Amino acid sequence: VDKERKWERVVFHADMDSFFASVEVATRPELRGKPVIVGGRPDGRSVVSSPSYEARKFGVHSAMPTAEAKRLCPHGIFLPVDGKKYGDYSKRIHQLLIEFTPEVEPFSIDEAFLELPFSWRQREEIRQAGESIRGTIRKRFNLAATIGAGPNKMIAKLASKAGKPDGFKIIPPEKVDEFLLYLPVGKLWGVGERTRASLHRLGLYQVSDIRRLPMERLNRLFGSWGQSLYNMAWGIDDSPLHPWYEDHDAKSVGHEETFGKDISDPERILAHLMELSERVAMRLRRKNYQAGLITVKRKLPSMKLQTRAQMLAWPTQLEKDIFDAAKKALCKFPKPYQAIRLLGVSAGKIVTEENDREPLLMQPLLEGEQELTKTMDRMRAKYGKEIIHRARSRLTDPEK
DNA sequence: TCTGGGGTCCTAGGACCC
DNA sequence: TCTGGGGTCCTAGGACCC
Repeated sequence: VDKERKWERVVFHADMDSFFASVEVATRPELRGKPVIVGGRPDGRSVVSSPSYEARKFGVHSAMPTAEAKRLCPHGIFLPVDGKKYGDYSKRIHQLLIEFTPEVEPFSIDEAFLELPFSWRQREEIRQAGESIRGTIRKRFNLAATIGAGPNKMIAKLASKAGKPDGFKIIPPEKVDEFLLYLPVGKLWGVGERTRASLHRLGLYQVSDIRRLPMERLNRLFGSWGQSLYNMAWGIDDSPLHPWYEDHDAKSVGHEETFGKDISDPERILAHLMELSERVAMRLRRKNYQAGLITVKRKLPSMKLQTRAQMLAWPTQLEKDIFDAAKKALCKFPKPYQAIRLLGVSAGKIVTEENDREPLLMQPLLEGEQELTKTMDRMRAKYGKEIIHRARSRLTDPEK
């Protein structure tokens, strides 16, 4: 029989199972078997980041408001998000994957793609490689990972989703069609709620329905997205692996904060703006990035999101410059100091080299800020991040 | 006391230039 | 003597992902 659609590439997608919750269980064994819910406070304006599988049984899922999770699972163990801890685990897990093959693309805090050497194409080699990776992750970190294997990244990612939890699913080239045809369109990469709804309106519910449409029709309906839909429906994905050693720079760096209660006092809004500017600036300096554009985001009590941007005279990594630009951007909003539930500051147009810092607008560079910032950074390195702040940022909370 | 925080990419409309 | 056209950049908003 002709099963000769051969493996041309072997791609793995490794995806940690309820990563944040599992890390908490791994560091606190008494939590094992309990409904752990990592996210914001259950009494605050927040959502679930990562529920353990025990919590999922109650209907809790990520992105659900924590207040709702509390109703569904009143005895759940609610833990705050410990980003640093998960980041450390993530780095060590990515390191471990690199021990298997250098062709690793860290894709998110809890996911990575791997491309196996071309010679490893036998069914048994693929199976052993996957089980070996899963076993090592379990042994070294006491964490469960699911691996999906396929002839390209898209199929590997769909396979890991289908294999969850704690599984290993291989979709060989000759099984791709069988796997894709009855897949609901909403499972495809990049098809969220809105796109799924428009696909449904067109009578397209499963991948096989998309296949019935010619590429031109999809292009007309969805623009450049149509091409991706067409390719995904037919299992086509030529996107290469972007290995870790070709590390790429971020395009933007931002922070945002949702307040426990809406705020409208101008002094407090500016204080939060300064605090967010400080945090953005510190991260820029740690990576030695310079930003040329500052964007301020706010969310009104109605949940409406708005953004305003301000170009900088020169790319900068100084909080004074970032705050000044953020304040200018803020003042572009209608009623800049009306009540808001969220405020965010983001730095974009990032450059990395000193010699890219050509003037963007005509404006004098502030003397003294460089020296002041260096001194503040030295103090923070010696005594900790909280040792010194801009006075303005201390007014965020009347208590402070 | 429903609806986070960190990102990326795409698009439509307007400004601006030649 | 009604109001070109093409290209590019910027802005704001929105969809999506984990």
